[in-house]
Amino acid sequence: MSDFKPRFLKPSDTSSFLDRNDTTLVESTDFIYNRHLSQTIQTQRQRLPIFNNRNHILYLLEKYQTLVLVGETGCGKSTQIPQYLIEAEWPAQIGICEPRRVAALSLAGRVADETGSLVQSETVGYAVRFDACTNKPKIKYMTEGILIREMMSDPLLKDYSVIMLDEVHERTLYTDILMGLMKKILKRRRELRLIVASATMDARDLQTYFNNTDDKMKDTAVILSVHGRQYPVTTYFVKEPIPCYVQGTVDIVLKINSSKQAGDILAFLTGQEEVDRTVRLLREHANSIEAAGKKEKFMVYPMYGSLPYHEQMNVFKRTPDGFRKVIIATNVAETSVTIPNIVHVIDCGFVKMKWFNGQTHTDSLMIMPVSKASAQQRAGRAGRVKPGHCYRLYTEEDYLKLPNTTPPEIIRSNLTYVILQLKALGIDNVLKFKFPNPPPIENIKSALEILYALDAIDIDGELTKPLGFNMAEFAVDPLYTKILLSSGDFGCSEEILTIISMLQVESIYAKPSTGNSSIKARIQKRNFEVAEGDLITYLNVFLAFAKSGYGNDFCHRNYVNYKSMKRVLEIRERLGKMMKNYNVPLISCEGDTEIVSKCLVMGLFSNAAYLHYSGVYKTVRGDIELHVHPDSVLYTITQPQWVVFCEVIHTTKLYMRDLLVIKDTWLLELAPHFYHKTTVKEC
DNA sequence: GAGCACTGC
Repeated sequence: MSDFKPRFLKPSDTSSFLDRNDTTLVESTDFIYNRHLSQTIQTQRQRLPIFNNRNHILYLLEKYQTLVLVGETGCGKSTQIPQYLIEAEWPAQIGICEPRRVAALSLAGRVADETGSLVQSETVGYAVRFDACTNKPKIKYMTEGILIREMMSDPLLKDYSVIMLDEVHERTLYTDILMGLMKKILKRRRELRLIVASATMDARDLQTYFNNTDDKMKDTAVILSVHGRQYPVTTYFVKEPIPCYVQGTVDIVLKINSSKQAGDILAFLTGQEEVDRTVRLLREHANSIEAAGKKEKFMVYPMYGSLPYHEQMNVFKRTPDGFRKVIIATNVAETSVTIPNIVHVIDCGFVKMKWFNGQTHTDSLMIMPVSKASAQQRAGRAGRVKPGHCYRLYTEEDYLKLPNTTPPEIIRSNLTYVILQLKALGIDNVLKFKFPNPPPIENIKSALEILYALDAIDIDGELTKPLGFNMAEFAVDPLYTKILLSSGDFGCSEEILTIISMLQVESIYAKPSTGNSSIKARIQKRNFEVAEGDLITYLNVFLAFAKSGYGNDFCHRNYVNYKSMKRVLEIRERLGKMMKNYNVPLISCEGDTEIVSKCLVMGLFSNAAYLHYSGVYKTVRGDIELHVHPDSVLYTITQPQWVVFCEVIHTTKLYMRDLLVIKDTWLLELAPHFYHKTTVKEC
């Protein structure tokens, strides 16, 4: 196997890899080595590829309402266009929406440098969750959710003259919602301008989508392409499909390593288990190469989201002289983390994706083929420092069959929170909302049912006052908001605040990947476990953390993730303030776990399961077979008769996560309406 | 016995 037929990309694809890269500037989350620090900032700005298009962009924005900008990584679109607009004296604010916090922060920092101003000044600022600018900067970088929030108080975005949606090709949940909302706003505010920045080939679709059909005389949307700065990347495909991409990755790494080609290697796989397995296999080879005293030595590092922080940092460290670096990563390395000095990329051609199923109300993690856009993005990771190579573990024929773009998140997501927010923005009939890609009707129906059961909407689908409106304003899942807003009446709001905050953060427990300490970690975790289940266990962990004085040493001793706990504190304080705003008294029930559990059922009642005599759990609605997730404290102890859960994830089986032990009588006592309710009229 | 990646005043 691993018989590669080298070939260049087709002309239509090569554009992204053409130009020489001699200045590396911040573009989105990508970092940053500036070889031309000695040059003036103005000279540096003028070297960017987008500079040649400066006047054309300004002209197009005079003439058209929507500019679809196809700009490849490194062209400077996210930092330069806002500055061009300010220089051309466009009035009011320029708002730029980014899918990730780090992108908003680093872009604001870069533009502050370039304009010789401070971040959070009158010129440049940013707004992300828990960290907003108070003034109104001329150029404002923000995360997507922030702009949606702002629409709630300012539906026509009157503070802005231009909105730029960045990284649209990623098609995040909020990108799609913002596109739908912007389409509406553009019709009502003809002087407003929208820039839709995408790295890929969906430009035509975007143009068609934003063209205002009321305006039959002329187009209101226009496309402009700007080339990026990348070294050429030579792409190779396998001649025949390969049976196993883990083995395939190992083989290619060894083959590159034994060839004369220098440079670090980055391989994309779909999940932690695959990454760990590949790392193990490759380390065996690396050890035997070293033991044999051969020259081609290399070091292998894993990279994935749930890896402890100090282990993640390994991928940025220099390897000792004479060692090549090999990084085996999940999709984190595609957009969120940029690993420097990569020359060879290996792409398995697959990605793990979450899909929500509205009929069963469950999420599934599925391994799917990547899109062409993704494959291109992965390949581009090889061309940042010098000409690179991308080895695709699939045939060219299969590549051509891939979809152009990743299936938008909105068609595969739980829509409860989205619909709540749309309704708060005055979109009464969600079915008529012009999504760029409409989500499946079952998912909308399922969301409306849950919202109705939670009392957030009435039988006509209207938001209830005040509960529904309050729920739309809280930045947590509606199920949890319901619990938070009920907790005052139950007299346990302090405890609930803690539990909900703990649920906002992944990986409370540190999970070392090495054998010895991973066993210790598991033993330590037992200390906090209680028979009432995971949610009360989280409460225990937090209380112990608080008692220790919120210290790092406590976390270290108990294998609790300190960074996560600090985030919990941050979120807890924020949510606490919001509770006060809604006049929910902050009181403690002083250890009465039954009160806390009952309050949790106020939101989780629809996620109830009972232990079937066959020994597995079944959902109360629908009798779907469920299992306790191995991470749950209930996995190792006698399984209780009745539970509610926060989440179901379908991997090898349907697993319930974050469980709470309940009594069946509570369901009828606390949610009598739910198990015999009718469906909402809108469906 | 199992854990794609983001995000929200």
